[in-house]
Amino acid sequence: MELRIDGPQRSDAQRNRERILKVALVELSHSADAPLSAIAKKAGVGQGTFYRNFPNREALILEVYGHEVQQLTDAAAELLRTKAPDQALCEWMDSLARFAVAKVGLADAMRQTIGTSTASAQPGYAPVVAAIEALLVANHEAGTIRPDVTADDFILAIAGIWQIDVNGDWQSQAARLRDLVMDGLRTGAPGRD
Amino acid sequence: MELRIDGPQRSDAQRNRERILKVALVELSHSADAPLSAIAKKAGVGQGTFYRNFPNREALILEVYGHEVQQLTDAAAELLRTKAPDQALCEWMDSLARFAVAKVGLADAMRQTIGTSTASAQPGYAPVVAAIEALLVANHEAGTIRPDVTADDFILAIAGIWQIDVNGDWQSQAARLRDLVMDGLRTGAPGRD
DNA sequence: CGGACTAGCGGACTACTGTCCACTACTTGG
DNA sequence: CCAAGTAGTGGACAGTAGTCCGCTAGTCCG
Repeated sequence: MELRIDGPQRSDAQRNRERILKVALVELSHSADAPLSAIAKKAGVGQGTFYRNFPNREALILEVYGHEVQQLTDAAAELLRTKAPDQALCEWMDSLARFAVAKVGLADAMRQTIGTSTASAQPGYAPVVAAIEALLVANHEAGTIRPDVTADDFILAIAGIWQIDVNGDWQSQAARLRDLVMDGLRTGAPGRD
Repeated sequence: MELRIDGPQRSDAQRNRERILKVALVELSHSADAPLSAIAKKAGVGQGTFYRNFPNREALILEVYGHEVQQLTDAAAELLRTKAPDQALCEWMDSLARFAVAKVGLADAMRQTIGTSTASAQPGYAPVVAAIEALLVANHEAGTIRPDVTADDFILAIAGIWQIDVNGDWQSQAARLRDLVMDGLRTGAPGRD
């Protein structure tokens, strides 16, 4: 039986899903690589129920951090309202880096997610892409970055963010990556002609 | 018992290691996610022996492709001899992209390896870092790229290479990433003053 | 209310990774 | 050549991801 895509769920199913998410947040905060089976057990559901809701660890993590992701995408909109487009893009990359470092286990999930053709299918990932696209469009209109950059290009260019080690001076590493990418993006921008 | 680091191995140990590598090459070519236990079995060694030689899948893959990695690092030296430094760097990134796409499973291994603090400890990875450093040094001397870029920065900047999907038009994706990174690297180069 | 329909459940099961340790057999000194 | 010591073996074992399917119990229609 397939999970219903969006139609009304049975009441118990809805409860189960939420219970899993609640338990997962606690368990994953406690230890990023908590066994999924343990989460299922603590949530009081069987393996089958668990995996029908979250086909793999990445899917779970993306949903668990869904709220924080929301804040991140909101931040993009806010930055666009209050700052120059290129400044907004630059600062958003900083937020993203902080996010990547702060949410233990999320970076691994992102590494898995990016580049798979099913990436955009991941709920919780699509909003991020949308935020990136908004940032890029604003910059294109302002002529602050090269015209041919797509969201995919950008995601690939900042893939390194998900590789940064929390130990070590991640701040400067992230800043250097950000500067490099920004300079690359700015090269060939029509606004500079 | 620890595996001897470099001293003379017992003759049978040497044979085992080579047999594993030979079998692994065949099996991994056949299917990139062949079970390690199956490789051990086909090589006629126990799990213990297998894992003492290759602590995890990534280590095995890195060694299996060791020969090809050698060619890649050789190519860097050759390019440096025959081309302008920035041209060499650019073309080497192309080689790297082709490499990433061609060797199924290698990209996954690299994603795992990069960013771990033990990265340079991986035999078979260190030569790549050395090659990158050589390319960067040549460019620094020629003043063709910004002076502050380290090998780590570069590796982070091209992390996207290991995310590129073999399906889809990886060629143009790689080219766009390469151009973006190259432009980023060139920005602020002293030679441009 | 009650029965039929089926979405959804849950846990047994398979497959794989990686660890551990009692044993085997290569080596070396006498 | 033999014996002692130990490098190295190998497979049993433990733990986890993910699948499968018979059963349970919400839901809905009469």
